[in-house]
Amino acid sequence: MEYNFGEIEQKWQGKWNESKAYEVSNTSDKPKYYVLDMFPYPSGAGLHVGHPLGYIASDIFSRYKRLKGFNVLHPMGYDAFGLPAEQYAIEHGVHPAVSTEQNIANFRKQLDKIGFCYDWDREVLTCDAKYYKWTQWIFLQLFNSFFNPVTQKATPITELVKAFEAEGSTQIDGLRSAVKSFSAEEWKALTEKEQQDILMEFRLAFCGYGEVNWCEALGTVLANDEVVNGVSERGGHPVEKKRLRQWYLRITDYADRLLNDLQKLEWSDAMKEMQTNWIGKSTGAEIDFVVSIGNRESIIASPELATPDSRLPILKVYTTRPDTIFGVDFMVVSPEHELVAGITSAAQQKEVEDYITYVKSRSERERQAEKKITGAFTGAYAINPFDGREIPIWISEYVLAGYGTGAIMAVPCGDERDFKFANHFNIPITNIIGDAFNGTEPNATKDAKLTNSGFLNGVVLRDAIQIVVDKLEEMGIGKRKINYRMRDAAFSRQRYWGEPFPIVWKNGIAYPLSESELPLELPKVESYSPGPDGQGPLANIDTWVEKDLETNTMPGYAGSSWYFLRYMDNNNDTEFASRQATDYWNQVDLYIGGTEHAVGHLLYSRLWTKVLYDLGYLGFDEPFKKLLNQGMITGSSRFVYRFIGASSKKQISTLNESTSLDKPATIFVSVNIVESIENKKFSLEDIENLKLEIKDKINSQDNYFQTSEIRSLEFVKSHVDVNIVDGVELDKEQFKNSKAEYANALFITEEDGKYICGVETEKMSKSKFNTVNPDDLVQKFGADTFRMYEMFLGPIEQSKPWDTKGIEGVHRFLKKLWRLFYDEQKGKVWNEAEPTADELKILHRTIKKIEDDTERFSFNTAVSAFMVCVNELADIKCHKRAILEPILILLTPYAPHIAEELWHSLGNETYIIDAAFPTFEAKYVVESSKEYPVSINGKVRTNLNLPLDMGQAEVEVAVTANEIVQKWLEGKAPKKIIFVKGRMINIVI
RNA sequence: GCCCAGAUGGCGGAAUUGGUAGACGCAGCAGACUCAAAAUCUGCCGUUCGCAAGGAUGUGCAGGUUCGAUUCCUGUUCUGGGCACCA
Repeated sequence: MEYNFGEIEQKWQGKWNESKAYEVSNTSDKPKYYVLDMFPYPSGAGLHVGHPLGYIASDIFSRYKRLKGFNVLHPMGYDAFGLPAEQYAIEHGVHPAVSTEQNIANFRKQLDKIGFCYDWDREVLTCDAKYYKWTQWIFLQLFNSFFNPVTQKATPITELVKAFEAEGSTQIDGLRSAVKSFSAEEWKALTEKEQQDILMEFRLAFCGYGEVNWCEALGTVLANDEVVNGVSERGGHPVEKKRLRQWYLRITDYADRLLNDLQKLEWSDAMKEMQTNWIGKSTGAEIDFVVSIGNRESIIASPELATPDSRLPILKVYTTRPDTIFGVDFMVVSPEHELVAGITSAAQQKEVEDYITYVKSRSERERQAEKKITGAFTGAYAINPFDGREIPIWISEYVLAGYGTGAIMAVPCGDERDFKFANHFNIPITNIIGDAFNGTEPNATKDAKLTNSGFLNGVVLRDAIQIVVDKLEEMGIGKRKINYRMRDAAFSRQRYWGEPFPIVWKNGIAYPLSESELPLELPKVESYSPGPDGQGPLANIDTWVEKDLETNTMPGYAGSSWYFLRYMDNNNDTEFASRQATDYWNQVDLYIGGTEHAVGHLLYSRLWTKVLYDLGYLGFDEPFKKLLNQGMITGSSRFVYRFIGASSKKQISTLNESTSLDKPATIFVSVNIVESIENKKFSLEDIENLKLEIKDKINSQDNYFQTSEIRSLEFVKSHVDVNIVDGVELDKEQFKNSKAEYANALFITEEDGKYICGVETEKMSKSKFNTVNPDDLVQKFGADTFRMYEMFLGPIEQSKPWDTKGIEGVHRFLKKLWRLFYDEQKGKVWNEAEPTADELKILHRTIKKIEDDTERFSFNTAVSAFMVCVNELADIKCHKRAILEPILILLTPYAPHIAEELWHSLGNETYIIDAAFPTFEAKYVVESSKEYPVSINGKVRTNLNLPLDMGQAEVEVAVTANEIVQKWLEGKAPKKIIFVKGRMINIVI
């Protein structure tokens, strides 16, 4: 009887499914455990081998916890709203709901083959109206709440209205620059629109204006991903910034809680650090500088820019280093800053305008990543309030409008970027830190003593911070300020395939729908194209617009911000989930997913959970207790290099012009040759020979064109399907058959005639032709082999390139395990004999190792421990049930099908998943002696077997008596003998 | 540019707390079984010097701490992920 994995896996998957072996109840005597995967976006490309990595890990842990006696919730669903489905709809006219459904069916088929223990009755689908009814409901909670500055909690906005009616604005004075103080009477006298505008400043979901990537030619807003070098990825049309009405979530109000509560979480330090940096809390000061000159006419023309007394504009900067105020040599203002037009002098007008035009075409990312120093002088000066010095005001792309006040004071002697800027534009540098600044590189120290700093001379920088801020506050031109790098989260998209907002607009006021009107269903549309003026496709629907409904839809992360709650009670029609269910399951105990969600999804989910907690709908305020980040399985891409350097071409006269004109030569050059040219390793002669070779090849391609001259050796690199490359060697025949345009390809190969491809490690993606489909592997080796191999690849948290080659080894292991139970000739070989001490030692060592490794998510070493165990049992020909049966239970999380099959072969009637995890007993593995490594000066020279209970004195005697040690000692006495019990011995000579 | 992570044989990786570097697997080499193949089994397998015994060297690179460093510290290079409308 041989290991027929195909039959076994199909049989048990069927039985588990029929008998609902993985159904989970919301009531149980057992302790609960919630294991969650980051649910997938069901893309049209299907599952690739990267997806299951985390799912297998979570499946192993779920099964392990169940064997350990827990009631385990392990659900799965789909993040089904998103841009790709909409894009597909625009291109192919297929409704996103249809393509999404097909993709989900495909995903499910693929997932099922791997044998996961999901409770599919709890499946959630974010694009299902039954689900997004509650997404809309939560949005209404956000809309109808504000962050109470006293309690630091989300509170119904009606409370704020009551406060305004009773005492005016006292509770919120100073919180929003757009809201001036008012009394209760003044509040009551305001129109409804004026009142609602004020309330909008406090709602947790609010409407405002923001800049987007606007592509006029496509008539749509583009994601940063879709913009490449300032033009649209599709079509290469110009993209510029456009101001649009947008919904936002007021996540900045929660910044402190999101930051502080990180310490409650069992997340990696790296992950916490990324969130901390994203929130970017800094303490510093806002300082007002008077602007002295510039375009005076324009200042007079816009008097609101000027302070009443000076009639001059004020430049407000944010700095974390007010102590360096005497070292300010210039100001940098973001090019879109409101002051720029007003302060620019006539002489600088053109330069500034040109610079702003340049910046408009640049993405935020490009602006920050730019190495080249760019900027323009406005012609205006700010006045240093302490010494009256005139400070030139510049604009530069690296200062972003959205952070701080959009203006910084630059101190070149203490800041790298300021220093480079000053050098580039020849701005004189003031040294305020004495010897700590050597003139060639800036020094950001806080420990030096100030010089050239007026009343601060001799004060240590660190101490000067308080002094300066106190003084600024006293003078009324500055104040302490806590700043966050994080901005409020943009929460609307001008798209079709997302949740509609339950909002009606009347006279410029947003009115929420009532709960009874939910779900507000996404209407059918004729076309998925954008609406007029940058509005979404919903603006094209007359019936929608007539009702004054909001035409934006929610972003992808709306549905994914709370899905983990819905799994707990997914069929509830009256609540998003009952309090009884959320109280029982509580936090997700283990959340497994990629680091790519470090700041987006994980931060939004934390926010939503906190708001629901504040409003009393949940009993916990952090969603994910423990987070495990699986590394990305990267694809190993292969490249071919096509020659494009033939500049002069001569048509073969017999060919029809129109067919031959644009057809380039299809000559591919092997990577080593391309690299030799690029690294200038080729001699002139080599290059001439290569040119001749290429010319000959081109002229031999009789269907194309001939050339008389090769001017330059240039190549275009393109992806080639990894499946037609053996290692790095291209299968030339398969390559020619892969695309019509390659049919006549010719190759410049290495000396041995092989065409070698370039190799790069990248994210796995269909467009890079580097995906590997799990179905083929499951078909060929079985789900158990596939599961164990994915785990065996390396540490779960590490990203690693996929390579199918090693899968045979894991498959051999399972076959070897099988042979402990069944022999091909003899059939059943397992027996009921009593185990020996050696056999028990192997068993209990394995129990300990598997338990420890599983607990610390070291699945790769667990797999190798199974291999070691089976190798040892095979070596001593152990076929005893007493040893093998517990090993099957250990193996269940990793290879559930083969474990179940053999478990039943041994005569068991129940599922193995309902067995109890074996208990480790230390008495079987105790050792009495140890083979100590003996080092001389840190280098191991010999081994010495000594009893484990031997102490330092006895060990020293034993060691110095050793022949090899004596040889190395050369008669000298050791200076010192270091003995670590149970570890090693080191002799220092 | 900024934030985070990683780097160990031909390859994936192991070394859990500073204590024998290379477990386990792949590939390769040699052999057994077989008419043959598959499957299976046995042995070898970092580099280098040496017939061998044995020695030297070796965890991206350069330093440092230590009796002892893949592990800790400083600097540096390269690779991967993220950077706010992909999910």
